[in-house]
Amino acid sequence: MTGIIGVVSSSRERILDSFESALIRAGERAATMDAVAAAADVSKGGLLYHFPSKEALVDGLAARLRSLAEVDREAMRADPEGAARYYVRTSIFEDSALDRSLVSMARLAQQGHPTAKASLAEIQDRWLDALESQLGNRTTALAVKLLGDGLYYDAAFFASAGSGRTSAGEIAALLDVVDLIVHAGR
Amino acid sequence: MTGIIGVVSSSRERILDSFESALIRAGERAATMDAVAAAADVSKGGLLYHFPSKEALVDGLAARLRSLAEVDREAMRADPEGAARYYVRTSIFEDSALDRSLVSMARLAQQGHPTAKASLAEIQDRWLDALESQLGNRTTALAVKLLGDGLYYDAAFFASAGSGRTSAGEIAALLDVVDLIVHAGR
DNA sequence: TGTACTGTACCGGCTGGACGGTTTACCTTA
DNA sequence: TAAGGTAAACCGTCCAGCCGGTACAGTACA
Repeated sequence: MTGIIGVVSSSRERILDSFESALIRAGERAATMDAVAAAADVSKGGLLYHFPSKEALVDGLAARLRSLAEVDREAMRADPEGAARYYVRTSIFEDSALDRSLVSMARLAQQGHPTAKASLAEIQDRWLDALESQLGNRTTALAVKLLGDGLYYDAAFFASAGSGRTSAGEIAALLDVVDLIVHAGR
Repeated sequence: MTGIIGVVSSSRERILDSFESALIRAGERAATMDAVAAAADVSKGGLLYHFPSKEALVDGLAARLRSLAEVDREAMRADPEGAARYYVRTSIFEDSALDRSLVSMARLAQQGHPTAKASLAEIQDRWLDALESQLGNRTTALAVKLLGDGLYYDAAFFASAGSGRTSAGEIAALLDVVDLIVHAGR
């Protein structure tokens, strides 16, 4: 099956998407090879053709995450409102491609998966460096990053548990706090 | 076996401790009934005597966490440096009893465990309320809490991955930022 | 005697992975 | 242009092993 009318998404990408979905919705334990294959509308053999092992699946996700994070850092650098506001603003889980990859990887890291841990640690460091280089202050960069991280993790944890946890109004108010921190750090 | 020289800890508590350790060190998947029993130096039958199912084990952990969190909130209210500083200061993962219970529960929540999710959500809300009631400002409370949460989650994720991630000096600097936020919010 | 276990044996269900086959797309060659 | 060939992409099934949980007979101690 190479697609009916144009190859919208390759099997490989669809498998990765399904892997992410399973991880996000129900955690690592539910993201079994069978479940991923079924969700991607591919047989188990087909899945194993593209990713010969579960570790390969994680590697595939790590590669995808790395490239998405790189794009995001570039967008952060170029954002007219500044990197700090950008980071916090985009720390609300919005189900973007990056969000999904990031949360998926976090789920794996929580299970002690070494590849996932290393992948996340690397990305976190680069984000902090990017913030620091624009804000010109390590502490300010750290404070902004932690604030965004708190927001992000809370959302990732409690997605579909408590209702919408952080409202738009609260975010706007938080961005004022960010301005305050950034201003003071200059 | 009721202890060799004095019953320092009951089997029940030791089982809960082992459950936490397994969750923290290697994630939910590694925290099997067999592994927990072995680590607690109790037979599987003995474990099932105290906790008839894995769900019961989670319930036991939730109860422990609830009481530890309550004690902590009281300490936060009474802290001479104020609740905000207290919250951020104690957000560095230090392997305290509360830290261990909290991270354990977070691991379970990440796997989509409903009891764990509900337990954490409740505790988070209470912490935020406690901060708000002392700081007198929802946004300030939220900003402080998110900053602490970011710190906490980063530590919980990358414990034993990157070296010591946040230094004492950085924490001191962050506490200045906290003062800034709290002051501005008044 | 009851409480708090130990130890062993067992079971159904699920998991990652191996493996042998099959379909599909495209490329040669006459 | 029809026949033949090849390799990538995929299917479906089987298996060893692990997991949570059951069952139960025995034991140490207060």
